Amino acid sequence: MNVELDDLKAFVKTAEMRSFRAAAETIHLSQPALTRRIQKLEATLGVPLLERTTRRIELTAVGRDFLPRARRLLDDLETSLLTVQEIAQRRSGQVNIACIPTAAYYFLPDVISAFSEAYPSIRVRIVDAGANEVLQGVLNREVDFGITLTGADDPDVAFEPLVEEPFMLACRNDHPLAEQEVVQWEDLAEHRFITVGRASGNRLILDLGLAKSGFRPRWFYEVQHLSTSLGLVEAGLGVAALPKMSLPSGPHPLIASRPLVDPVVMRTVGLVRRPGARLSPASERFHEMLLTRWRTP
Amino acid sequence: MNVELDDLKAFVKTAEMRSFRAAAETIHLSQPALTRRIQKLEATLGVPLLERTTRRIELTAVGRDFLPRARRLLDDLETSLLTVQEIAQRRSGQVNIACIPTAAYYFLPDVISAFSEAYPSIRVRIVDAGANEVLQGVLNREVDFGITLTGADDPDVAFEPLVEEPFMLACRNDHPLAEQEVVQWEDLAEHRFITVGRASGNRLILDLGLAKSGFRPRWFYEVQHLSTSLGLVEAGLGVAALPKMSLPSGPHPLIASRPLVDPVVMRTVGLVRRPGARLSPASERFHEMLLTRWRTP
DNA sequence: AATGATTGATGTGTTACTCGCATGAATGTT
DNA sequence: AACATTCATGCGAGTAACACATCAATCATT
Repeated sequence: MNVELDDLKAFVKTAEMRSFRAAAETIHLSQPALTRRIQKLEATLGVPLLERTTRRIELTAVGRDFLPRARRLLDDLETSLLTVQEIAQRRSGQVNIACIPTAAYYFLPDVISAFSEAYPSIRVRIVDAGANEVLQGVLNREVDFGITLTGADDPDVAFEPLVEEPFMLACRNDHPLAEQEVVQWEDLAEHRFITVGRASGNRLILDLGLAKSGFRPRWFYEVQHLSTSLGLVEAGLGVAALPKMSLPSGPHPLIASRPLVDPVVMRTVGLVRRPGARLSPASERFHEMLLTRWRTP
Repeated sequence: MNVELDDLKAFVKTAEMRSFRAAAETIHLSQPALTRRIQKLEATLGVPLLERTTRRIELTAVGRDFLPRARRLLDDLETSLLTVQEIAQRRSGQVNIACIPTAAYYFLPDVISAFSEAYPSIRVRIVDAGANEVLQGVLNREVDFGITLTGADDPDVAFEPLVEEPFMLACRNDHPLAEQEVVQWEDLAEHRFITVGRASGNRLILDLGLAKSGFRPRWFYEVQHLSTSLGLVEAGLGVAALPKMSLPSGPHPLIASRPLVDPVVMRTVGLVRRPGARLSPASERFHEMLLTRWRTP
């Protein structure tokens, strides 16, 4: 049934204006072209919709039935198209990313500053989540891309490394281990160790890294987030192994950082996105800026 | 916004089948032609709807939003087109006319018989109504055309006369007036006269016809329909002036008919239709058959 | 890792369709 | 009867949509 939207528009406008000539003018068509459109619609339907002479136009019974339906169809289409374009525009005016907390404050501030300076009207929405949640968010297209750990990846996403860093010891300045320049993992055996839960990507990496050495630290405290670990260390409740980027970078009144060796456990943080994902230009640009600023050479 | 229905169909089918090639085959298009349609839709909306590689097709976020809307639009259009065609087909399979009662049984039986023999599947629907209702029915397109009186016409309808006939006296066989071969209107003055209401077309014609003679019958009974008049005459309650076609055509055990003169009041019954009205072929044919069978030479 | 089958995208030429212009016939109005 | 205006038709021009040929990309298989 080869009906076209322009046919419906011609019919609706003609029925409303009661004039082929006037309707044609309104929709920027010549009168013969409009007449042909109406004739084509009537031929396709197999029934006249309008009764007309050179001086008078009226709807047929079928035309009267069809007119509100045609109007509704055209209205619904216009609404749909406008809605879709609004969604698209809203999406293209916003960057959505998911990020593990330890990386958010390390990677993003500089790049966000530069990005917002270049694109003042583009908003950046950061979903702060664990490594697995970041991955799910990307897979489910809830966000454009993510910043997460190597271990938490998936065959259906592409990983682009940004930074590789070691886990280090975090303890209070007045802790006995703070007197050593370098701490070995086995040195921790005699101290209360604060760890993160099994669901954490960091925990997975640590477990895998330590498996080779035969040493298994005895966890005394288990928390959900690394940032809570740091809080407990500061409170003097124990020591923790934390990624370097989550530690204070300079001298700290309470917290000391020491290299953890034998083994040195490394983690890689990078960008994950779905291959072939068509990001908005803004998201593509932000993604590029992150790579440019942070990519490991 | 130059979106076309074929664009929507291409998009919906491709999203459902997850294959350009397969979708193209289904809607009888080549794969490049379908690809171009999808590209045109995406260009018009200014946003991609599908992410695709040569081996994998998925909806974008905007595409996922748009797909149910596009489906609904196409479904609504198809429903509308089928409904319109069904109405048109039903109308073209049926003749609808309105007819004053006195004429229905006089004009229609023969023509209906001939018509139904020629067109066995076409149904004929007769709306039995007063002269004014017949006219309204035609003007409001509730019926295709009507059979009514001259007096009940309108500048917007065309009248084609079928039969011109006189009003005659109807009385019981044993009534004194039955003894006269011809009755004059003034003879009715001494007898109870049964008339029809002022809303009746017949009443209007009678009033106008008698106005010239100066004689005004004194109504003793007033009824709504002529057929009721005949019933009261038969019951011996009085006499009535009725159109010839509504009287028994041969000898009747109870009812006598006599010419009414001085004046002779005539009425014309004919077809009314809207000029330029596009009737279905069946209605046109029936209309023609009525004219052929009954038209006054 | 190499190879092959398959698919979406692009270039190109052809065809069909839509358009505007010119004009005719019909229709109300004066 | 004459005139102005409108809908319908004939016709030529231009454009859009199509299929075909082909390329590049992508997975699956070996």
